Amino acid sequence: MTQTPDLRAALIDAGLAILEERGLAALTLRACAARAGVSHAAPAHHFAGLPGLRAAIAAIGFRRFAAEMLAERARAGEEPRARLVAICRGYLTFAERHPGLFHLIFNSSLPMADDPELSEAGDAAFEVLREGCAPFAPVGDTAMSTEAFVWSLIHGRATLGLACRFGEPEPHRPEPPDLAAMLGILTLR
Amino acid sequence: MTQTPDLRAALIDAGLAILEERGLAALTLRACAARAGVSHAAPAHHFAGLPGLRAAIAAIGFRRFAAEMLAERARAGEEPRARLVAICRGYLTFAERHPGLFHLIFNSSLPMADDPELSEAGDAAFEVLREGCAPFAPVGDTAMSTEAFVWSLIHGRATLGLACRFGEPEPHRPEPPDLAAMLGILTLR
DNA sequence: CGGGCGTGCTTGACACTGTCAAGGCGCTCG
DNA sequence: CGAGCGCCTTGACAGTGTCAAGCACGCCCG
Repeated sequence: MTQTPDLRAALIDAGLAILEERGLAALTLRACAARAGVSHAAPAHHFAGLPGLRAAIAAIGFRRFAAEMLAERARAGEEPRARLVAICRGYLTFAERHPGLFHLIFNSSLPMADDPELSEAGDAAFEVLREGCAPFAPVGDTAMSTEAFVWSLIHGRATLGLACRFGEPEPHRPEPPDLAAMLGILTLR
Repeated sequence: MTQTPDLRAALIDAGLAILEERGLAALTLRACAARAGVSHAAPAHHFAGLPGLRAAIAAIGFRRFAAEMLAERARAGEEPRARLVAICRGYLTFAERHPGLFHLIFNSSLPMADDPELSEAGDAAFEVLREGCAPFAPVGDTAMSTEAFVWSLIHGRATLGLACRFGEPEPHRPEPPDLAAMLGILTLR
């Protein structure tokens, strides 16, 4: 390649590739620069240091995350429970298939407040889950919000699934069908 | 201090202090060494590099984590639901009060398999939760285990609480009482 | 048409990290 | 008394993020 038309986008692409191939720890300013074929300090001119690069990549990650949930939902028909189950399946699928991105997004202490683009992407992803929960009544006796309940449940499942500490030694498919059981306790409004 | 009686323990203490004061990113071989008053390479002789030091500290963390849950349980009387709610309160309290340790334990890709001491400490902590779940029936229609459900729920709540992304702007106490609501759906066997 | 000048990237340096090799000190045991 | 070994130090190296300085190209304006 003779010239880089948009180095910023190229650096983000390089970062996404590194994240998929070698995980969050390998996501480095210099590694992105090398993969994009530029000098080691080039990324600093497009992002505010490493935190900025991570924030930019995380914003893309949130968009892909939301897209995964929406794609599952689109195949689920119109029934509210089937839609919510599909959304949660998308949540878990994304975490399993893109562990690097998932880690970056959720437990790498992103500067959400400082980056409007990032926080908007995060809100958009959350909105998918929220919308899926809307048809259901609050859970339990008090007025705990349904989305807080479902989000905690599914996020815990995804996180612990990545940490690989779920009872059994694993048949490599840690049984996603428990989704229906998990959400079976919800009742429509 | 004239001499270090047990440098290994001193290094772990230094690491715990750094973790509390400055978080997981500041937990460094050299920082621990400096805090313990020894040369920068001393930790490498007591632990297998940085992963080894983190594993040793994480093992202590798991023990404290279990102790926190047990302490709450001890104040809860004998009723099974009150005991489980107390255990979960201990889980959340630990995550809130020791975010550095919690991060180290759960999302820093610990080498669980390589370290018997570490994995035993982790199992012991899990056992507290498991025992608290034993009196309850599986949730939902299928045979999803109660502890997987409760663990996912409470771990997701703790993790998302740390990531500070729960709806409201926060009155600094993100309302732990929803615990009773969360667990209200469980039924005794 | 030409000169200033600013954006975008490079180069080079610095402090910091983990890791390793070599060495020294002191204790214990033969 | 001397040899050996455990524990720690010293020094070096590659890698990291970050910053200052500088180069080079293209644009604008006279």
